[in-house]
Amino acid sequence: MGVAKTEIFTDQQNEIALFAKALGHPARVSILEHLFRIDSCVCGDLVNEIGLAQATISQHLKELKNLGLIQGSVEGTSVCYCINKENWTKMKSLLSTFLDQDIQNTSSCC
Amino acid sequence: MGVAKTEIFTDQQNEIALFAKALGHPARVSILEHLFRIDSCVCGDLVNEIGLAQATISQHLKELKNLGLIQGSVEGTSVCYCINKENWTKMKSLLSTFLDQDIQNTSSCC
DNA sequence: TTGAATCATCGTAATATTGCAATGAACAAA
DNA sequence: TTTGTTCATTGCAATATTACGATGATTCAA
Repeated sequence: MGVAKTEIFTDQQNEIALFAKALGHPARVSILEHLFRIDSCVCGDLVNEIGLAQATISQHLKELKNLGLIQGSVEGTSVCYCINKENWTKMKSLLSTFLDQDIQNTSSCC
Repeated sequence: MGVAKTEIFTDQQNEIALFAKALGHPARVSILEHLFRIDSCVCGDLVNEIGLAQATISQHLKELKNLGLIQGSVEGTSVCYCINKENWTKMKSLLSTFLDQDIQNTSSCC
C-alpha cells in the first residue's frame, strides 16, 4: 500500500531503483545538469534557472544530498552545491551494468 | 500539487526522468532482469519468481509496456512478455549520455 | 544591533504510487 | 458446455511525492 516491498528484492535491485528514482523527476535531472555545466560552484541560481519555488528546489536538493549524489558547503550566506563524483561514478557503474545486460542476449521472441 | 511541472523542462529532461522513473522500483528492475535472463519468453512465472501478488505484477508490467520498454503477445491462456530492444536501446543511450556528462568536466569545488 | 540575503524546514494541499482482493475476460481441455 | 488456467481490470486503502507559502536559522554589512 504505497510502500515498496524492498525486503523481497536483492540489495542491488533496491540500490538501482533508489538511484533511478532520484533521476525520475525532471527538476532533479535539470539540477544535476546545471551542477555539471557550471564549472564554478554556483548554487542559489538554481532557483532562477529552473522555474520552481525556492522551497521546492531545496527539497529536491535535499533528496539528492541524502542519496549522496551531491554535496553542499556553506559559503557566507549562500550554500555551494556540487556533484559528489565518487558516488556519481558508483551510480553510473551500477546503472550501466543494468542497462548493458542485453549485450549477451541477442535472441528475441515476441 | 503532486504533479510534476513538466512544461518548464526540456523534452530530453522529461524523457530521461520518465525512463528513470520506470526503473525506480525494485519490482520493475527485477522484472526486467528476469526478462533478460530467461531466453525463452516465459511470463506468468514472474509472479512466482517475484514475491508479489498477480495484480501487482500485472500493474508493473503495464507501466513498462506503456513506456514501450517491454511488449507482450498472447499465447493461448498466457501472455508472453519480452524486452523491446529498440526502445531499450533508446533508453540506454539517453541515460548513458546523461550519466557520462561528467567526463568533460574534471574540476570540483566543494 | 539591525536589516537584508540566502537557504532550510514546517505545514498543508493535491496528486501519484504501491499493493492486494475481488472480479472479469479469454482461452483450452475435458 | 463446463471447468480450470491465466492474465487484466476495478476498487479500494495506505503511503509517497510534488509544490508552495510562511517561517526559522544563519550570515554578512551597515
